[in-house]
Amino acid sequence: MPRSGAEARRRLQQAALELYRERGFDQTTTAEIAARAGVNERTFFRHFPDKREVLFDGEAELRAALEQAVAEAPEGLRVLDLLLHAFRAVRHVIERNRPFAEPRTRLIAATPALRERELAKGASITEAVAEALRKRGVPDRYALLAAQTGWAAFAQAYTAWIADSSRSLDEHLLQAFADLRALVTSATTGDSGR
Amino acid sequence: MPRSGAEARRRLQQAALELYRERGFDQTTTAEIAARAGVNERTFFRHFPDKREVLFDGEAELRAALEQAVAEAPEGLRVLDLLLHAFRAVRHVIERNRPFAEPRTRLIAATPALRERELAKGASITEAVAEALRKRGVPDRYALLAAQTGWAAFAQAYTAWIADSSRSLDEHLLQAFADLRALVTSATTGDSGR
DNA sequence: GTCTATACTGAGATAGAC
DNA sequence: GTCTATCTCAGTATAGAC
Repeated sequence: MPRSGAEARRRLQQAALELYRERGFDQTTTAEIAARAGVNERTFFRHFPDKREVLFDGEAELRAALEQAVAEAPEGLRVLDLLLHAFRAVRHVIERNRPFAEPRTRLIAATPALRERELAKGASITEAVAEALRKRGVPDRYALLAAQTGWAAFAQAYTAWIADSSRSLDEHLLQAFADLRALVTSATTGDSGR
Repeated sequence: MPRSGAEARRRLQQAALELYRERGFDQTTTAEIAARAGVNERTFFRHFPDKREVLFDGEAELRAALEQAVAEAPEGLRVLDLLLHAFRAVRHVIERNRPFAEPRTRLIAATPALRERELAKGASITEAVAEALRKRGVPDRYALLAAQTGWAAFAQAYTAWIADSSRSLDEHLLQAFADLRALVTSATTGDSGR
């Protein structure tokens, strides 16, 4: 059994996802996860601060990629176009683990404790994006609002992509940001959409 | 000792807010809260499912008020104007407990576990608002996006109101929704805002 | 790697409101 | 008497301290 650390970490994530799906998050103990991964229970908490965090490993990478993408986006764009550009630039970070994404997403949606953690991760990324916007000269008052609005559009695109993989994440992103613009500028109550 | 239930509940909330502020959320035990409220520890868990929930009692009321306000808003408005109308209609529900709001907000902002719960409450309200919009004929694709965008504007107004009570919540709402519109339609990178 | 505090659960007993 | 709020007792699992 390799002691490499990274290996154990991956096995813990795999075991946790399996067990949470098999018997539910609440009905799974950290001891069971550790046992299936072939490590001591204490090792679980050395790798992950709590039972939820084991499912949210990619967050730091996505946040860093987004911060960079915002910093490097072309000048002169409207703020939301800049954000669309940034999300498109990092789409490969998300597309990479599509096979994991679907079962994970369904599990999170069905488990309030995990949904809370997911929202916290989204808020954390959103704040980082807002800060990156400020560094580009976007006024304080707009920065957080823009980041949250853009994140909502991204979340819509992501959900649509999980449900319909016949179109690419990129296409779903373009659609969601177009929806957002239509929403603010023209959609009136009772419109049936396009 | 009154057996009324509602009395004990209020004392538990009061005691919890005090203790969380005095020594921090993590450093406060449910036994201490119960002791200060003059009830058994088990009674705490009868009123509140967990240690966080004791600070989020008003959520159901706000959600119900918003659902009704969305349902009763005038026809023919653009979706975001309808939401602005709805938020303005329920502002008294929020303004009512201003004295509580400030210390509570600071505590939540400083406590990750409470921040997570607050985000979950926001998501829950947002989904209810989205459903109310669908019932008014707003297309599925717009409903959740609109609700989330509107909620972000509301959150911005709320934060501004807590920080600057010299202007009313209503004024802050008008400002935040105006910012939102400016953001989508015109603000470009490097703009210094108005 | 061991030990411990405490958040939370469940079942059953008690006490007050009606 | 019923009904419901509360209390007592006995546990388990997470997470943190050492």
